[in-house]
Amino acid sequence: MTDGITAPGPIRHEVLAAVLRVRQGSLQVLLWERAREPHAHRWSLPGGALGVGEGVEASIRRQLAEKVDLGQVSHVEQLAVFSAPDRMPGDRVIASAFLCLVPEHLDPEVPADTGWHPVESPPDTAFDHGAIVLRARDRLRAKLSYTNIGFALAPPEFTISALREIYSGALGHRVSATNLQRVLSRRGLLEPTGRTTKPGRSGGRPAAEFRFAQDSVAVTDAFAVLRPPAAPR
Amino acid sequence: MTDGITAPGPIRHEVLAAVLRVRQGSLQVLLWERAREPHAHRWSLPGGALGVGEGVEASIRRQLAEKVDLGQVSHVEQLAVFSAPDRMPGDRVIASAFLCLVPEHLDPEVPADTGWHPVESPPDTAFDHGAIVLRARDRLRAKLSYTNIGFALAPPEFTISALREIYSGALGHRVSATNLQRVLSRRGLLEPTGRTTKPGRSGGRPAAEFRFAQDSVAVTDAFAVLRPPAAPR
DNA sequence: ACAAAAGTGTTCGTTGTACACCCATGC
DNA sequence: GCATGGGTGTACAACGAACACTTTTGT
Repeated sequence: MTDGITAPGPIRHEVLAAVLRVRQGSLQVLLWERAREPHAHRWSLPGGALGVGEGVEASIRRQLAEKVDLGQVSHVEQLAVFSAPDRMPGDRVIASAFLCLVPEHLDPEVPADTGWHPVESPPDTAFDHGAIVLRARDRLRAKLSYTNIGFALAPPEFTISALREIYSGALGHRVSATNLQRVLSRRGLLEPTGRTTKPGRSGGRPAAEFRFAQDSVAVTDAFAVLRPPAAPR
Repeated sequence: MTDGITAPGPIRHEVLAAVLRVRQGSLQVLLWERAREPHAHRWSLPGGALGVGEGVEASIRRQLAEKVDLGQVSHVEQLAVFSAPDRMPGDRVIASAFLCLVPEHLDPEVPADTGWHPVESPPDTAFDHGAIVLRARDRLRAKLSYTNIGFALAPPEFTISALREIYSGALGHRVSATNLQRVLSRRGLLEPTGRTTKPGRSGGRPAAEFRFAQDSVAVTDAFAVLRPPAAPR
């Protein structure tokens, strides 16, 4: 059982991040072009080997800090372990994959060989990284619906139509500003800053500015069904 | 093997399973009493070292088959990676944790030093295994609400009140048979077998028998909110 | 006849969507 | 004034919870 753990071969452990952001209404992922074999010139996720005294989340945060300023990553969460024996040629490598988010207003410096690519039509990906990106995308989409995770994609302050653009890009379909407003307000996720933004040259009513009430992820709509019976009163 | 203090060797990888079932309306987890140090006499999750040519899911299935007949495990899913450097004394060990379910009608043979314990009041647990059990419990509870995962806890055929007992035990609160029926039927998860069960000695109307329409896990209630706009017709 | 258990019908509140309408600004 | 974009009000349908009521059995 847990006694007698032996690792007969050199199993290595790496951490990988699917770093997502929304720009111009489209969901993008940060990819890095491999220079060397295997899979040279294919695009892969940022990450690397796990350090000895390091937990997986600390490791991915550290490794991202070497490319993206850590403060610019607004959310980090475990996605899954990818462990197929043949997922990489050569040595056995197990990957802990993460979903990371960058807010829309930030533009972290990234090395020359890395760039942002649309999640819906990514370039040739290395190893199983394409599957990881899809998992990240699906996880984000699901969580937009029942958590406040939108805060991690949005700038600190925003108008509803700017937020609509972000949600729309992340979800991959049109979102109504009216209903987005209502849903998020009803759940108490939004609070007005009190200020408004000036309309553009084409006129229009000035838009009210909002911010997210909380800046850490929380489940806002647990148990749609089969919830505990109401307390008698 | 070398369970004592050793020089910082290679990072090892283990797989652990929180195997859950419902019995007599209470959610139970399979735990094993450690014979040796560290954490002797504390209770730990079944699992063990990852084999060389083995993916993590294959590994946990194999290791469970050594204790529980594999056919009796009705569902296996990844929970998370536990990787805190000090999660176990001695060597560095990273754990991939799984949620596994056993249906109510099966009673797999387990070794003498393992047993089923109530999730709500578990005995002293070893290492971080207590936290893993809680994660498993929460994941199960959440998924009961938006997937058909109940099939993995229920026998192949059942009455609504038997199913109510199972859901109630797993969720930890009273569930109304009326509404459970309605919710699961509306989603198309239940189909009648056509047969009924005889009432007990105290009388009562015979209960109709049902089965789950699908025996693999599927999301049945995706996107409570922010769903794509209705297709025009 | 009565109790017990199962199942159905109905009401209610809440939620989310759709859509019409009003508001504030630039030109 | 009028176009434009922002915001609110309202109608509607779907869903789930609660509960009353009916159905079918055993004693």
